[in-house]
Amino acid sequence: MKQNLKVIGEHTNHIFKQNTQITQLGKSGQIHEAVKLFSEMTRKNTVTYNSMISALNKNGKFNDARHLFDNMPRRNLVSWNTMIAGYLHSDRIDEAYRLFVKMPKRDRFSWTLMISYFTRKGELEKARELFDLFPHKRDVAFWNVMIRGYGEKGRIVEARRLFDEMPLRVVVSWNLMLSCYTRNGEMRLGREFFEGMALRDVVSWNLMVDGFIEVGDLDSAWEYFEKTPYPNVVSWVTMLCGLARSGKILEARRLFDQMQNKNVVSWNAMISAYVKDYQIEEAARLFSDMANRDSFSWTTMIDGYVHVGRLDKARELLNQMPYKDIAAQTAMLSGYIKNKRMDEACQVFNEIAARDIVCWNTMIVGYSQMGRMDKALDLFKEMKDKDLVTWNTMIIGYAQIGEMEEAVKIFNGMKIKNVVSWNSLITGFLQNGLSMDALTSFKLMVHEGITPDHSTFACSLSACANLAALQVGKQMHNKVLKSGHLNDLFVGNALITMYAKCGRILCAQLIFDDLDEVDVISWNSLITGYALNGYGKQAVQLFEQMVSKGRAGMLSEAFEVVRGLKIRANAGIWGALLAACKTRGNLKLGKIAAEQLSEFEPRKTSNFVLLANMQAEAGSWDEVENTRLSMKYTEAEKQPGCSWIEVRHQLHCFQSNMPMQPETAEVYSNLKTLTSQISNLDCVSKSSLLDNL
DNA sequence: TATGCGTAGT
Repeated sequence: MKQNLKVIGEHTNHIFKQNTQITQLGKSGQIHEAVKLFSEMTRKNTVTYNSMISALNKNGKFNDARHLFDNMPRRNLVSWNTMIAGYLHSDRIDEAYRLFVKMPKRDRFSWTLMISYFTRKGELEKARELFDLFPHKRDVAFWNVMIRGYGEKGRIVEARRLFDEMPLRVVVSWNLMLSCYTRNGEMRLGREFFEGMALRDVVSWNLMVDGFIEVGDLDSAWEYFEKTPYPNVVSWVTMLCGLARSGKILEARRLFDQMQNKNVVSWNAMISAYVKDYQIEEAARLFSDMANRDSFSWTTMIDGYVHVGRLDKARELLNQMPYKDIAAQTAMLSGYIKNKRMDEACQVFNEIAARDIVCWNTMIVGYSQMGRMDKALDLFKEMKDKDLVTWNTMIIGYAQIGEMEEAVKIFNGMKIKNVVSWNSLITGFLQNGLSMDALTSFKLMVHEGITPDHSTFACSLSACANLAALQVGKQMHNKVLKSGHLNDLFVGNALITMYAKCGRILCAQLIFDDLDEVDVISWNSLITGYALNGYGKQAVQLFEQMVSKGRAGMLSEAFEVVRGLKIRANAGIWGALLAACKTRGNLKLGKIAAEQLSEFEPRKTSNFVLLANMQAEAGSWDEVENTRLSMKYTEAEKQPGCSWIEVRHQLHCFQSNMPMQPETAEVYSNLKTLTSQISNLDCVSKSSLLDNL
């Protein structure tokens, strides 16, 4: 009898050990080893099955997990919960919920699992529904999970309402409420709440420090950090990261050196600070000094090498990494893809045991951005669980290589579409010169009840511009006004272009004037608009206005405008640029402007003088000499302004200070009449425009 | 409460 008990005890002990091993193997991504062990086990208990299900779930093998779940001899509560967790992890909410409903008994864990899943996904209404349905007394964890959910969605008011309703609050509840404020940049309210907190611990202080860092108020962060009664390692790391993020890497290092109890995270944070500052050698030094590295340390270094373009070094590290986790592998993968080294990317991709959906998508995006839709399609077909990103990427990929039929096929194959799917289709039509189809899609989209976003409007307005479809464009403008996207730069710029291309340059000007901020594209659109509508003079004036604005860097942006200008830049534009370069002392751009200008006005002395002066101010005396020489060489001299016109096959030349000719008086008189007519026209269209708005 | 990676549309 004793002997038998001993044997049973040993068996139990053995099974227990093997079960634990399965769990461990599953966690470290060694799923094949786990399966092997499982199939070799002669005695299994319910925990064995549960461990195996969990291991399969953790490695993305949800169907195998379900199969095992359906065929296991006896299921307990943990089996159900494990399977539900797997479904939730793979976003199969419906199946998870079906199991949740079907399970014979639910414990607190099952409920919290479902509720916290919904709060994490930001689907708070569903979470709230379950929360309200919970049949027993809700413990404090339920409330906390809801508050966290509201906080993460920025719904502070609802979080606060729930917080105020709570029958019992522990310090975690107080901190969660505080984090709603600090995580959403509401530091004024946060501070107020913090002052009134009934329960406070070091976490509360850390949250305040982190919150201030997040809004860029480093002084207040430092103040709270110094005031923290018993700072822990998190306090130090938070402050260290704050300093690093504001580029104060020396101060961060000083803090790091002062730390008494450094842990892995402190080291990782410091390494990450160096990596973000492109100081890869210093990061490597710290990395090699570390006693205990974790997967964060490895990933940070691998990513660091990727970002300085040393892919081979990154790969070397990945090979050395003891337990490769998905983050490190993904860093390597995206490094290869960004450098278009697809063969090596493929290799890494194949090495990843627990490939998640993003890994697949990353590969597909890589191929599609290279125009390799054949390869993208292979992966797309191979993929079991596709999400919206997968489908949308395929649409975009086909559109970019001009295969709109394929793009439409993919689009039509989608069961669920979101606004990005529609935008991708509309953009595709637009890019392939099918503006009419773009507008039709817009109508369909609205008809199907999808709310257009700023991107939809920007694209569809471009389509209107291409078609010079003023009426549709106006209707869309109206929709933009109602949608609240008017102040979006992309939409604003598209509106400017639309009105300009439809010949309503004054409307374009009004849109431009109303924008809160403008960028190069806005200027470009407006200037091009004036030029297209025959207002050359205004275009040049506007351009001068643009280069004379205060902002540093505007000068190079102005050059970008000229380069991107749909019309060929003329002497006026280059002259304005040259003058602006002189004012700002930008010799480099000045030379380019002068060079261009010499093509239009090879003999205009003032251009040469301006350039020579700039060179002199910069102390480049050799260049001054060269400019003077080339001025002589081209015999630059003051040339009178001159203009030609062809009338009935005869060329007429007008020159300023030209002696009176018989027609001259008549010409001037006609010109005066025309000018006044044009300015009257301007007034008319402006006032009728105002009436319309 | 702190550290690492990655996917779609202008």
